[in-house]
Amino acid sequence: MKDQPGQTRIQRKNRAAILEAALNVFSQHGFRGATVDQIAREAGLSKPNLLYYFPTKDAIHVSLLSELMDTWLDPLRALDPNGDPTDEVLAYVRRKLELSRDFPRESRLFAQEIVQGAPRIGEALATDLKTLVDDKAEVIRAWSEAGKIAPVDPHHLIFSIWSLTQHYADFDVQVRAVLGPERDPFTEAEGYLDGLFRSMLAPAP
Amino acid sequence: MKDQPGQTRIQRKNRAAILEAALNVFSQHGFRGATVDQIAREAGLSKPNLLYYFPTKDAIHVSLLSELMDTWLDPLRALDPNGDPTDEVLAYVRRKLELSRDFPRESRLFAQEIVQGAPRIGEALATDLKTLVDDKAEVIRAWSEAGKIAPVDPHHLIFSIWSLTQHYADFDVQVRAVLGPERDPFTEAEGYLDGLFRSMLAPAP
DNA sequence: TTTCTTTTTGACCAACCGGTCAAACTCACG
DNA sequence: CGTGAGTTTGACCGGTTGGTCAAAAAGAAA
Repeated sequence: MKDQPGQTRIQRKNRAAILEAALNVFSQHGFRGATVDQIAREAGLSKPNLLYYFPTKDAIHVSLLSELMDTWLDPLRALDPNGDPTDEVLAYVRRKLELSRDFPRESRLFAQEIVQGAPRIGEALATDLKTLVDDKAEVIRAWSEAGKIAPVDPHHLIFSIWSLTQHYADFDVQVRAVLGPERDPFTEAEGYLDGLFRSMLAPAP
Repeated sequence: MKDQPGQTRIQRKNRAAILEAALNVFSQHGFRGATVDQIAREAGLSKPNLLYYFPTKDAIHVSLLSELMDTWLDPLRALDPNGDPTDEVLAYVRRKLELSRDFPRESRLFAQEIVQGAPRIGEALATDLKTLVDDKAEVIRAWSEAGKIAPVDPHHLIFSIWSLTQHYADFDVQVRAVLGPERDPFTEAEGYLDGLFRSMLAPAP
């Protein structure tokens, strides 16, 4: 009954606890701002015990980021070239907004890495990410060309989807401070973003 | 010929050099990630010499942030209730994008502070910022009501302007990695964002 | 139980950090 | 020039940090 080869029950449990704790601390204080001791305490372990599972603080961070990259791009991968153009884009926006709502710590972790110049995942941006985006941009370009959606730059369209959805996770404090305690940012954002992209993508009559 | 009272020529020069260096380091590594030594070296001073001008590392950071807040909100303050609605909003977008292009370090400094929960300027968000935004949101709401622009939530409209323009500064590495070295993000963004907001704000016929 | 492996920990270390301080140096100005 | 205020620095300090290590404790298998 060994799920992962070479992984004991205790190893699985502790590794998961460490990554969960590290996500909390890293996303709130950044890499340098986080201390191994803090992560260990939050994971219910002693510092040397944590270093038994991950060789360095860096290794934890890299492990989090690489695991994150995949799930973060899943919604874009799901964009179906054979679906209805407007529906596909709007569904992508919705899925991306849900990701921001349900995984804000992951979003902030990613944001901090990029803002600081992507020192740890810069390579993946110019290869894996660019490949995927170029691929989907071509799909969108074809939709534009066929008159199914308004003519827009596909790359900037994707940027604007990232920007608008992640904003509600990354700048959560600011958004809530401005809206006040009575309003729910994510619920409102869903309707607003739907309207925004719908009007921009509406093909010329 | 004393510009600032109680400030010698050397004081002015060194204070400016320190703030300039601190902006570089803080925006790239965050508060905790920056070291006083690093800022001092980049400013061409020794560490104790730097501490002669600013009592603590924290004081430098606060000085930067408070100076930034003002200039950062100037474009929104300039939104004229008596101007043409569409022109005013589009001009705001353009000014905000220029700010991102010309002061990307400032944008990233601000972004890091917010992402980390705004521990140093959180108070100002719920007071000064909210007041200004609520004020301008009311102007926009009136424009919508009068049928001069399409009906949109004014607060989220402002959020989307912040989000879309700052994205090109804060996520510069990612944007350039995806677009490739031949394309210029900011030039393209100007046209794209103009089209985006124009189509969203176009009043129903 | 015994034996072997996996897990946990207290003590420790070298490097680094923000900040202090007294002494030395530099500069403007009479 | 002299003199006093403004400026710079090397040496230093207490606390923190990422990481090591040997040895103890806990599990697993027989």
